[in-house]
Amino acid sequence: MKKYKPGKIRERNEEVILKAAEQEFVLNGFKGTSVQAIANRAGLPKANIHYYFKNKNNLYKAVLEYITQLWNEVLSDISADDDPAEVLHEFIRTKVELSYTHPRASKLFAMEIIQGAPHIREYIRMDMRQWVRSKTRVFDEWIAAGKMDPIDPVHLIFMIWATTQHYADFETQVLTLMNRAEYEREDIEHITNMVSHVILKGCGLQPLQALATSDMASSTVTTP
Amino acid sequence: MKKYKPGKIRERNEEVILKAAEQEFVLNGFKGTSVQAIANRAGLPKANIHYYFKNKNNLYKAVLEYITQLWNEVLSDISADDDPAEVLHEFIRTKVELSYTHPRASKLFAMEIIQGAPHIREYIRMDMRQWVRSKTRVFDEWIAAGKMDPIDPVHLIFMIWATTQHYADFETQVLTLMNRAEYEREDIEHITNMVSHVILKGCGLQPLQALATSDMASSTVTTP
DNA sequence: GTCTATAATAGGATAGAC
DNA sequence: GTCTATCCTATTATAGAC
Repeated sequence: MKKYKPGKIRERNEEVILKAAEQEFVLNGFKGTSVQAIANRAGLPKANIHYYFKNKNNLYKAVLEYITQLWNEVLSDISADDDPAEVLHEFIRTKVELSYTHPRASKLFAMEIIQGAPHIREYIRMDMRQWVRSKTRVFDEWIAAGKMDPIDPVHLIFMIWATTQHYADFETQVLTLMNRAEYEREDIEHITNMVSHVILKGCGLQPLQALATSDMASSTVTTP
Repeated sequence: MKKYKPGKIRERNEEVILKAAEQEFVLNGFKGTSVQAIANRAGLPKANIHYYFKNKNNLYKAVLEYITQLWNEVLSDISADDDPAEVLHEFIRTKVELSYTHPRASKLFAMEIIQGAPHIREYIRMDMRQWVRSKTRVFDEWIAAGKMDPIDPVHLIFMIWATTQHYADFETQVLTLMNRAEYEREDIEHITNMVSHVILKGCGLQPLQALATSDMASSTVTTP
């Protein structure tokens, strides 16, 4: 996509700008974000942003492109021979992990879709739909073979996306309700196990994790 | 909250403005929305918006207040004597219905939280937390009585919120992937049944709906 | 490659005529 | 109660000095 040879300085600055832009776009949306605010956060003069990315629209698209690359790597190749329980668990584990490691990417993507996906319509219509179709085809074979309950595969994918991304997108709400400052490693494992257990069992599969009462008990909300 | 006697004109205009504001705020976020854009959509001159709501911040808060009232009515009173399966099903049914009838309210609320909930921090910390605590207390009793699996009640609530609101917030993505223009009544029932089935069964409860294969089969994604 | 200065426009808010 | 005209600030983007 880039036509010029990226030098060392350019490479480093572009990365700094992209990171700053991602944060500002999450905080204030595309329209609500000023190039000045991005420049301040990046520690560069405003004109440099325009020098590297031409205009705000280009910069936003660059950030989104970076994010969609992340999403594309999830559950890349599965087949009907694989074990449904293991695949679904791995799907859930990866998505919870992404919510933990890249919360801002998830948030920005969510905002873009909430606002009607004006910049990534085509990505959804082509790449994403292709991804969904390739997975549902496998799910359908599992159902036909009686390996799992006849849960509509498309909605099953929606359910897993929704549940796992919730911990990134609604981070503020989740943490506030749990009276916590931030997620920790053990929270992520707890969430993975809980979500995996409910969904696998809900699909008529054998859950991979036993429910440890200490792990699952409602000690999550502490009285202030 | 209002100090003046609301006349007929005022009442009608305020409603028109609130509706227009909700749409614009969803499309462009708080910062990205101009009072001019709201005025245009409402079919009123810009100065009238300021006349009725003083400033943009007040207007935004009024929209959010209207939305939180909707949310407060969900699952208002339950007790340990109630049947877990029925309560959870009703919870899911109501939330899916709200996603269908008030998608913009859900979207705006989601955006506010994604951006760090700067305007509704206190609402979450007080009202919402109180609501969650009153529900988890009942769930805990069910678990203690062996009526359902020991699923962490707080995360169970998150899971139901996430799954049901997804159909409002990510409407664009869901519809695009399903190659549909908009939801229909039967979609809503299909979604309710599917989500309810997986979650109830996943919690060790008897699902209320039998899985109709015709209902659950993967005919959702049509080839273009 | 970097930054200051500036043009051109759009924004929130208000005064004051009707 | 309604709306036009206007003030002032912030915004995107660029020109041009370094």
